[in-house]
Amino acid sequence: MFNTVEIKDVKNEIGLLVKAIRKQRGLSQTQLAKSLDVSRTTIQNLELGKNFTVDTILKVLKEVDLLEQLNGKVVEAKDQVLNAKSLY
Amino acid sequence: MFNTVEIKDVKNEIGLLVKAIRKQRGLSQTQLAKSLDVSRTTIQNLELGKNFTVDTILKVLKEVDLLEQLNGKVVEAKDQVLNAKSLY
DNA sequence: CCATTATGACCATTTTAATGGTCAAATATA
DNA sequence: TATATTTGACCATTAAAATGGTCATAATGG
Repeated sequence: MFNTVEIKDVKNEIGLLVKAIRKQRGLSQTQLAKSLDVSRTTIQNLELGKNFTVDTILKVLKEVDLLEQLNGKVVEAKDQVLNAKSLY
Repeated sequence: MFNTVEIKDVKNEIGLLVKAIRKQRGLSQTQLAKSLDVSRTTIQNLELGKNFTVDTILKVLKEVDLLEQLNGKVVEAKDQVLNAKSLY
């Protein structure tokens, strides 16, 4: 009934997203890892849904020009919370 | 000219967002940490823009019922990439 | 104002992500 | 098909995140 998304699921989806982006750009894990200055193991674990640091995913997003967009979403969400407070 | 957002900046904004959400809910760092089963130091570092793991931020998002929403965005982005590929 | 609570800043220790390497299987390519 | 490349799965080591604690200062409430 309830579609309960678990943390594990989200990590898996993030991994699939990164893999899709990488494939779209015709890069191997090794090539992506090199351009991000991380090890291939780090990319591999990220893509396979293991735990990883925010630095790693943000490096990926910066590489594919999605960092500004994410930042915008975060700031937007933050402002929404701060504005909601002032309504009471 | 170019508003170059750096990784450090995004981590800072994520920290401010978490802090804003926590304040909105009237929780102390200690209370939030306890309900997420992490240490206060972890929450503190997250809010202050240090590096942290995806597990930590996802725990926060799950706690405030934003996990499904994020998952939707990720899946959406992934599908967009996968669909774009088939257009060529 | 005083007392209480919350937070930032450390620190030592433990846990775990990141690294760099190998290897076998899968996949792409010639 | 044979060959080269890629990827998943390990593993030992290193780097760093998480933990649990203290302390001083800031913020909050009575």
